[in-house]
Amino acid sequence: MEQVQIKLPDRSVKLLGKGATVADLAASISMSLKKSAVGGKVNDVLVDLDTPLKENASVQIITLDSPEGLHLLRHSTAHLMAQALKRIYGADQVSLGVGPVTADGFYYDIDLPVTLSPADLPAIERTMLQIMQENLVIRRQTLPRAEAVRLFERIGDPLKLELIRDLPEDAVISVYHQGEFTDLCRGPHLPSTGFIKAFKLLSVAGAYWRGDASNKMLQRIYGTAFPNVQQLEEHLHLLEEAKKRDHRKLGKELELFMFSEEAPGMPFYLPKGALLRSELESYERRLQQARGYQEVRTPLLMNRQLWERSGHYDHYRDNMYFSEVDGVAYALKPMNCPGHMLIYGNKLRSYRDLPIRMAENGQVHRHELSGALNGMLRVRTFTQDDTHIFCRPDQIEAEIVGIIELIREMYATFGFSYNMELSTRPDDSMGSDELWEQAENALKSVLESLNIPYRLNEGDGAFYGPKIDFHIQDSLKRSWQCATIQLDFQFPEKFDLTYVNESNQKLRPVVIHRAVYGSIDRFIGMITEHYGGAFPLWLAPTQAIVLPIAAAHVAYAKQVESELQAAGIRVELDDRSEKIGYKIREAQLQKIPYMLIIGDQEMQSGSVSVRSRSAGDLGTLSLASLKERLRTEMADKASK
RNA sequence: GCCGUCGUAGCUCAGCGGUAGAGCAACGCACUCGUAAUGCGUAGGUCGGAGGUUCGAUUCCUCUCGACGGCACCA
Repeated sequence: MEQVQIKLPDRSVKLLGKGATVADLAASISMSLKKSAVGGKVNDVLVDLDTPLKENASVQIITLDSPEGLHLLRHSTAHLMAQALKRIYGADQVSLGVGPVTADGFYYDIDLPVTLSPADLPAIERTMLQIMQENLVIRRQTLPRAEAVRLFERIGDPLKLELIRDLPEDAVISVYHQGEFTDLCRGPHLPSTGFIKAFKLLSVAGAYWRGDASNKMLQRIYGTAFPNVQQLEEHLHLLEEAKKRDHRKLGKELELFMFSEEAPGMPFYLPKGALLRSELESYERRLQQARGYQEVRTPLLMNRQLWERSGHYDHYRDNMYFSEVDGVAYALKPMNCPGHMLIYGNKLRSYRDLPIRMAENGQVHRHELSGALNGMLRVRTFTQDDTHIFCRPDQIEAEIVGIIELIREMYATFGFSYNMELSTRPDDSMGSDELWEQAENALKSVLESLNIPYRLNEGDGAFYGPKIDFHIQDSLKRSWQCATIQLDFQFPEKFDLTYVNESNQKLRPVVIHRAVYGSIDRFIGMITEHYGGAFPLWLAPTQAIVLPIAAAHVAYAKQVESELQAAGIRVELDDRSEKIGYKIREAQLQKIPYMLIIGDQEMQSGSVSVRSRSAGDLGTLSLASLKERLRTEMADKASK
């Protein structure tokens, strides 16, 4: 019999009869592998376990505990759910869209006359469980296009027919069968439904067919699956933990900010949130002063003509707020740039003045769709730490390098890791091809000269220029776009900005837009979740709280409070007649970094007993050494 | 904007055709206390808003506002 050579990941080679399957290969390696194998990877392509090995190849056996195995598991669980839906609601009622695997689960988009609610999920899960126990064999079948069309016409699934119609002419069309259920699918899948051990349906949502808002809205069911119940429980626990860190919940509990029906999507800062925010602002302000930035301030409301001139009216109108006063049309600024252009144009500029680094923490208004709003992370008014650098073309690189260094320093303070993306010209943009190419090349060359790895985001730039974005990974491993560096040759043209060079010629400056926090409001939402509300000392709205044990200690406690206040520490006093355990509990829940407990001993020795929110009882410190400790910790922002 | 879910005391939630209830917080009193909840008492709500059905609506229906989960959007 003819044989094939199979190379295994450990570089050993197995000889198998031609036509032996991946399962046979697993069995030839070991009994345990035979049992745990769920699929294979042939020359790096994921395949079913019963795939025959027809020629020499390198093959890896896939088990459930690998990322590929998990992928198979979730993919098959999506099918399991689809089958359950057809059983419950009738095969002719359920039309299946797509059912892919996501980062931590799966979903299936379906068209169904009845609307599903979360209350329906347990019943679907029960039917899934049943099919799982039936341990139906999952079988792949490839078939010619015409036959596939006939099959899904018979099944009566218009969505699948549409998918088939759009497959390339030469595509191999495959379907998977399990029991009475058949689904169009590229695969691969688990050998049988019995391999599924632990799954959970999480939510239902609407989703446009093929992601296009002009298409019908389908119902999407999200779920997840794991190799075993324990891992599933862990994952569900993680979701619970993430909920506890939700900035909307923490913002309420810690009294940082609030929202009101009177201004949807527009945050109100409570005293503690305002403090946090001003700490963030002054931190950046200090760094910028050291780098030659100048702070300015521009109006929120400006004549509509300005926005027509800047191009915002053409390109950004749908997101802007308008107003009319005395028959004059005004617009609330959605960006700070035009205001800064006016300031630049306010006087004659010499080449000696450049670069001019014009900074403003400018509040902008953007009308976001109601469904897009999300706490502080997506709002309708926010403040950008916005800077426009006006420079000569030969200064571009150095300026961008300077900005990248600033961003790196600031992000290191928060312990964020990030990756960078370069976004190029979008469809709806202004300016000539030459200028765009020049701008895109300039950004590319800086990234390359600094040896920075980046992802290319074609067509995702601003309408006036390409940009480099920084995407932060927070402690929950979610990604946020914050810092941005945008190169712009358009606004200088639009606003006829010039500088005079050494030979008395008027030349165009280049504008670099940049933000580090991006939206300060969003940044606050992010760090609230990143720190779980336990802000480092320099950011903590209340840094220390004085807790007298009994009424007799209140006078001394007040003295401690005012001394710390005088030393520039944000301190509170809890002089209610409550037990010390109660006061500590409250302070702990408010995540106040230091609790200063005062009783007879402390009063006599002129000291405080220090309790840290994270490390517990730190013992007794003199007031002087406490102040020193706090000062040191505040100065070293990066520490906890 | 679209699909779905939800809006009841400051907060977290129960009630769901016969005009509202708990815990915590608040306030008062007592306790004067040593590292995550002392006890007792008091007060607090046009049940998001507007219509409608009904003898009667917090409860059912319609519209509307807002929030949440997604989709689409994200200059």
